[in-house]
Amino acid sequence: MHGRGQGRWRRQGCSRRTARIMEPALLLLLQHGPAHGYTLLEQLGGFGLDEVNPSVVYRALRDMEERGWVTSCWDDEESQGPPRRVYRISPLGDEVLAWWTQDLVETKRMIDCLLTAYECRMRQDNIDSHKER
Amino acid sequence: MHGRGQGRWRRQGCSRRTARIMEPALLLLLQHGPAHGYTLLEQLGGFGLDEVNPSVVYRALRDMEERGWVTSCWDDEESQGPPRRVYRISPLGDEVLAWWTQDLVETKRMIDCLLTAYECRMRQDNIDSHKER
DNA sequence: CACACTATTGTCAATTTGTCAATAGTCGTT
DNA sequence: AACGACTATTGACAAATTGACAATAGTGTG
Repeated sequence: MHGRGQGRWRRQGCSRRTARIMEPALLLLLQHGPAHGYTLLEQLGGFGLDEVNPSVVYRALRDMEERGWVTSCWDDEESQGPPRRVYRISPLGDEVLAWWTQDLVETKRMIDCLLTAYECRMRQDNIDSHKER
Repeated sequence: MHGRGQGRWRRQGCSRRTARIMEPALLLLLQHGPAHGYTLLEQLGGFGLDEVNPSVVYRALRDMEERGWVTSCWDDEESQGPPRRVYRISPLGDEVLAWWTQDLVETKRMIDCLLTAYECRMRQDNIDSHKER
């Protein structure tokens, strides 16, 4: 039994959706201006990405830096807590965001395609069950 | 360097999107009527899911069967090739599809949220660069 | 100094994915 | 009847990805 799946779609739920959305969301937030990881973490909620594990966000930021989408340096100004890293979007990051936006448009198109087909099916089923009586 | 990412968004591209779309797409296709894996594989292209590896589709079908979303049995009628498995959607599968549809609506909302913010930013940038002159 | 809060990093098992090969039946050709 | 082309499905594995939790570290409060 199990070994794969078994309630996966309930427990994990939106993991893959998150992955697909979080990085463009971070880039978009950074396009608004430089920011700390912690701030970004909080702002993600605005895109419906609440309850993301901090590790996941920080890891994403570091990965994006490795890929050259963002740059970072330690913040000079001190504030309550340890030194904070400031992230900035790079020109490459701008490009990636533009590309990614297109990708999201494409994804949206696919979803619309599915939803339309589903609603169409439901309507048909209603008509059919009406005829049966 | 690398170890993670490094061109990931180019090479793999839409893997996570695929995962998020393929299973509901399969369920939807099966709601239309029983079908063979091979047929479904071809029909997925209609939802923009061309170039999905056959293994991936067959594996998804088997997983869905394990979870009870679909049932399968060998086809009686012979056709050019080895015996084929016929998949049928189960009542549970109907429910899952309904739930998943809601999930897709939610995903779409998040994407819209992002795209709106992005377009808004682009418009603003245009205005700004216009003022500069 | 103990504690709560802000911030960031490191690690690891478990899951998921893509890929490639293996199996297997049918049909047409040589 | 051996061969290759096409239809179908399955198996197995390395690599990538994820979530969860612990570790580190500075600052302010009582």
